[in-house]
Amino acid sequence: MTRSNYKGVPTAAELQLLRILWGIEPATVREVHEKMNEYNKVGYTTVLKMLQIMHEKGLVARDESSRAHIYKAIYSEEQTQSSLVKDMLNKAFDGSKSNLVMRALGKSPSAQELDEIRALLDSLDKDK
Amino acid sequence: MTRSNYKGVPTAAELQLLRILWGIEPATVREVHEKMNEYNKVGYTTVLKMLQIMHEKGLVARDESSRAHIYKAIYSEEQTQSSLVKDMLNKAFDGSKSNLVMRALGKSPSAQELDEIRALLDSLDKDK
DNA sequence: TGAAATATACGATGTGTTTCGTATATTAGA
DNA sequence: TCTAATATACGAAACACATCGTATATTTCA
Repeated sequence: MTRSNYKGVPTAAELQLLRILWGIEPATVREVHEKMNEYNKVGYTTVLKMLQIMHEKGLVARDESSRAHIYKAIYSEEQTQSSLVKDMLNKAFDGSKSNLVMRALGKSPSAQELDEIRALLDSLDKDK
Repeated sequence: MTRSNYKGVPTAAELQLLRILWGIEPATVREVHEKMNEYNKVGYTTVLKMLQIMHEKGLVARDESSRAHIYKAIYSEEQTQSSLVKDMLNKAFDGSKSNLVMRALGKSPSAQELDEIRALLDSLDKDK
């Protein structure tokens, strides 16, 4: 199977690996696998295979110059989060950002959360 | 296959059907299929099968008292959106709502979006 | 009343995801 | 040096998702 023209957002398992990678990259399969097993027991070759597929999909870069290949994410956590949100916005919110924010906050957001978001809105205003 | 202990969020195709259902429910397979084909050409039995599976999963209710079964969503659009957001919050944002809001707004939200969200924050304050 | 229309049930296929075992190559150390 | 450790590659299994064809039952109406 070729995956050179893959588009789309990372799957759940891929995202779990990416989050580990963002924390420790650049990293070998061994390092990712060790970190992975702190949260989720899974075999070494599973992590290897996933990273290989993610490489085929263009989700991670691979340095093959030493025997143990060294991986890093191609897209930052921020970029990936943006892609995921945009995808959800289209699929479930008809593109309405304020509706998404409403669902994210729910019925009883904490005062801290409200403060953080107000600060965010203010900083966006200042940009103009 | 039984799906009585299914948990989790609807898939992309399921969500598309749910969005149609929320608009016209209660509805027969025929009605859902017709609406579906305004957006996405897909066979009648595909829609039927999907609704059957969604019924097994507990995503839709089915009235079988007439020959043409009548379907409606079990969870409202609001409830489903909340589930989806919570799922994404856990999988990609470490639970941080303000980070999610930040990614949703992106670099250049419109003035209208900002206004809507400010109004939302104000209304949440008033509840206290 | 019998053929056409319309309904559900069921099985099957193609694809993608997630998992791992085995084969094989390379490196390191006793 | 030669065995143990460690690496990647590859294939395949188990599963879920998405799609549809065919079988069969029921209803409608000319």
